[in-house]
Amino acid sequence: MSEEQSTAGTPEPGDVAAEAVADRLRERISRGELPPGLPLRDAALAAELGVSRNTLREAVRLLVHEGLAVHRLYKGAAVKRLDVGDVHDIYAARRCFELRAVEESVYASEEALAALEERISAQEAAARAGRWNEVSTWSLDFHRAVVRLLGSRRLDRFFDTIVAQLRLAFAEVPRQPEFQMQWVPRDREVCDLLRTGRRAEAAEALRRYLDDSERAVVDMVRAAAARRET
Amino acid sequence: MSEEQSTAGTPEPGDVAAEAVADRLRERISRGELPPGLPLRDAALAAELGVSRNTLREAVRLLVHEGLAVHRLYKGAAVKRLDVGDVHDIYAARRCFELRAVEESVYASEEALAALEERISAQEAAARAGRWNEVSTWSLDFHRAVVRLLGSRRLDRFFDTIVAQLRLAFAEVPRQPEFQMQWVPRDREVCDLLRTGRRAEAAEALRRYLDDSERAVVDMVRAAAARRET
DNA sequence: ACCCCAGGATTGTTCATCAATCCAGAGTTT
DNA sequence: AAACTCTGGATTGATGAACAATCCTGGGGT
Repeated sequence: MSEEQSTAGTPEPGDVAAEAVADRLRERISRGELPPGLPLRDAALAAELGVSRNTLREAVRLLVHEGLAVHRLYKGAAVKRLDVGDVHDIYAARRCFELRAVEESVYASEEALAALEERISAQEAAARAGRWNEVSTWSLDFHRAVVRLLGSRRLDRFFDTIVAQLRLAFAEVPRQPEFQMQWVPRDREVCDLLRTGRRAEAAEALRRYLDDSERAVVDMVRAAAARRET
Repeated sequence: MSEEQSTAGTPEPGDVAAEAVADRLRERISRGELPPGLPLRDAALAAELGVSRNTLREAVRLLVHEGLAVHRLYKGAAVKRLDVGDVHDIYAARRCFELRAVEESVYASEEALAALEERISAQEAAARAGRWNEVSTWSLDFHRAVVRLLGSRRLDRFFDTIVAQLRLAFAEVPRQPEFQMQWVPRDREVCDLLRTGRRAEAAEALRRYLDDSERAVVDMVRAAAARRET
């Protein structure tokens, strides 16, 4: 009855309500609009999104399945809060995907490589313009394009869930432009090595990138936990 | 009306109905009890499993999310039927996981390697005893143990969904003991090379295994499609 | 300060209902 | 007889209301 669901007016032909709702919630979580730890009260959310409680609960269950929310019996769901173990786990998965993709990039098509360059250019442009959240989005998009070199839809979709979970770490700390800044040339380096066919060097650069990035994200998670203590 | 739901009496403390139902359906699909292509009519299934239509629909949506079922608007869900493209996709993912796991096995713990041997022994024992479906189960379990070397829960869970999808191919063709037979020594070879630390050779053996296995599964899918034509 | 517990709030699940869509089969046309 | 159309039942997609189980907060008693 609320007039809110006008936004829901994306008919998404062939799509069903629960998945459309899941998409919208996923989007909000990724933006940090629904921060980690926030309880997802179904009555309230259902009203807000203009769907029934049943439909909303289906959507939330999908998010739990994807690792974006956690669920405890009779306590409901809440946006997932990453711990250090999760970060290690996530980066183990990233190494598996991305390093393999780089090593196997011999079979990569010309368009696939062009897609890499495109994302790096966009990232650099956003950095020059000072649009920092766009920077991290393009960076993650670059890494998705890397994984796409492997040529498996299933891997791509799984990597999407990994990326979404990674964003949970960013959602807990205040935005720091100079922090985003440092990764731009690192992505560029990997991209150039890849495009010139120097696979071993690209893999090595990417490995260093992932190691450093993992440390940074662990620090973010620790900082968020410390902040929560106080 | 049926007294069937007595089987549902696994309270699974802390678990919720939808996920318990999803587990049971997943199990049935993997056994081939619900063969590929079978429509999942919610009213009927809900009655059979002793849950409400709503709960069943949530469970089915999870299966769709996992790739075990497909969904078309106003036509409901049906058990997924693999095509050749799916098989290639699945094996691309397997190569990514398993080959990387073998290459990184330097960091593997002693127990993890012991787990490999355990599964191969069980597989061989089952083969000698002529329990053929057990053979394929132990084989897949061996490959799961390989992936576990990477040390990422998330990867393990994703690989589980890949394995479940792979079983869809087996569910469509009649059981052929001599077919299962041929893979036993191949798994053994990979296991021994791994345990003696010859990683490069293990990777090569595994690569050949995956290539041959992929061809075999593609043939199975093609045969199933041909059989359906007639 | 500590314990107890009552009752409201939230969750988990079911049920009944309704519109939209599909589908098989009866009837019609050629 | 083959092709076409239409209709009534079945199924799906989604909703809202119900109810038991559990949680949680805050008041009362010690």
